Formats: sequence, C-alpha cells, structure tokens
Amino acid sequence: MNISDVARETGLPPKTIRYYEDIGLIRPLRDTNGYRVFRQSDSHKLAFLGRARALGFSIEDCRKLMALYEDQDRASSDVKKLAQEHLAQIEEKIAQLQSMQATLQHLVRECAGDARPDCPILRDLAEG
Amino acid sequence: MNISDVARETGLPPKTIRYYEDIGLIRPLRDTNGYRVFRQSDSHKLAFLGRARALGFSIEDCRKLMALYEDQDRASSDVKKLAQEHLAQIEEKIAQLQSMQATLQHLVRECAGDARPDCPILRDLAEG
DNA sequence: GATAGGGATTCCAGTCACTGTAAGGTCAAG
DNA sequence: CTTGACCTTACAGTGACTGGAATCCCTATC
Repeated sequence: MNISDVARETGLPPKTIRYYEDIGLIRPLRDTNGYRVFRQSDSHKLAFLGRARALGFSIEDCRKLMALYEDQDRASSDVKKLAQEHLAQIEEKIAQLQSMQATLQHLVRECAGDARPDCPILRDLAEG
Repeated sequence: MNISDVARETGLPPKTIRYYEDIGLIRPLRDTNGYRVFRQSDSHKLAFLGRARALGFSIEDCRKLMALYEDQDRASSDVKKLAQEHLAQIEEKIAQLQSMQATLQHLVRECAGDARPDCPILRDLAEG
C-alpha cells in the first residue's frame, strides 16, 4: 500500500502519517523508488493511533498504549491506569471550560448587545 | 513600576508581559537604563488581558476586546457577538470532551485492571 | 520520445501562547 | 568592590500537526 491508500483506510492525512513515522510511531517499509510501503499491520497501528488520538490521548500516551498493545504479557492494570489518568485530565479540563462557560453565559445575558457603548462584559474584564 | 511590580499586581509572569509587548498588546515606556516603565494604565490593561485570557479568549480576541474597550463609541453588540462566538466554541469543546469522557468511562469500567493481559481498552482501540 | 497529470519524496517554516535558557547590563546594600 | 537581585535581549523548544516549495516517480497519451 502507498501512503494515500493507507490514508484512505485509516482516515489520517498523509502528512500526519509521515509525521508519525518521523517520531517513530510506525516503521513502514520502503520500495526501491523510495516510496513508503505500508503493510496491513502498519495500517492497523495507524487506525489504533487515530482512535487513541480521537479519545484525546497525547502522542506520548499513544506510544505507551501501542507498546502495551504489542506486549502480550502486559497487565491490564497498566492500561487502566493510563486511561484513568487521562480521564482525570479530561474531567479537569471540562470543569475549567464549564467555569468559563458559566461566567460568559452570565455576562452575555447581562449585556444588552445594542448600539450603546455600555457593556457589562467589558466592565467585568476591566474591573474583575 | 518595573516589570516585577506589575507582574505581582496582575498575576502575569514577566515573560508573558514582555511577550504581550512584543505582539503589541501593550506599550510600556522605557527608562534611560532600558528598563520598561509601566504606568497604572499598563497594569490595568494587563489585568484586563489576564481576565480575558482566563475566560479562554484567544490573543486575537483579546486584541479586539481591548480595542473595543478603548473605543468610547463602541456598540455593546460588537462585544456581545465576540463573547457569544467564543461561548459557542467553548460549548463545542465541552461536548467533544464529554464524548471522550463517556467512552473512556465506559472502557475503564469494563477493564478489570489486574495482572492479566486481557483489556477491553486496548481491544476497543485496536478494533474500533 | 516528449509531455502532462497525479502522486510521491524531502525539508523548512508556521501555528498558538507562551516558557526556558544563556549571556549580559543595572542597581542597591554591605 | 563585590554580591545578589533585578533587568535586558535573542534564540530555542513546546505539541501535534499543517502548508508550501522544490524535486522525483509513474503512467498514459500523442
């Protein structure tokens, strides 16, 4: 498979696939013309990476997850730990965003949003 | 005021304050020795920026908000529009994170998290 | 054989909002 | 005069790509 084939299979852009090779997440073969040659196992790994990234795991977490995936003797507790830590980060992020959301919703409701210059949003930003 | 004074006043790191000058958000004066000299109005602007950033506004949005703040003839509708657009982005981000959270919570609950290699989290990442 | 196109390659720069580090200048206290 | 805290600039790095330029390869058509 060439890069555009595996891009279609996995939904990842060719650029991203090259980047993943650059940082050592995958190691496709090379044809005599220099083109990358992807085996089914490469495509599989890329799909794995795509799903892990879609769940918000960092590249370094993805690297660890791949290593665990390929380690037949892994303990599921190691995977669970990674997932739980990531979950905690997601929950913190959600909480932060919800706090911003609440403040903004309040300010937006207060603001007349008309042609006059008086604006509670700016007042709040200016005075805290 | 020197940079560390205004840093204390605003809660922003000196590095960030220099950066904000670099990108033209503030224009502090300069002493004969080359040190930045911050007026109360600079400190005020920086505090404004800090609060806008804490609400998740991008630097470019902050620039617009500052311009609106300094424009005595602004229409509050311009501010409200910016805030509402930002709010929509925050809400989208929250929804994305909540979707990740739901999937991860499900997977974490399914995973025994013991010494055995069998792991629903990896299985899901591998098979989608 | 020339050419046109579509796809592949590499490398470099840019994104966003800082943050770290190095090398050096300035100031007040002892 | 030295020490140490402060200030300055300039450059590199972060994360995870993304865009663009220059060049190479393959296939098909004339």
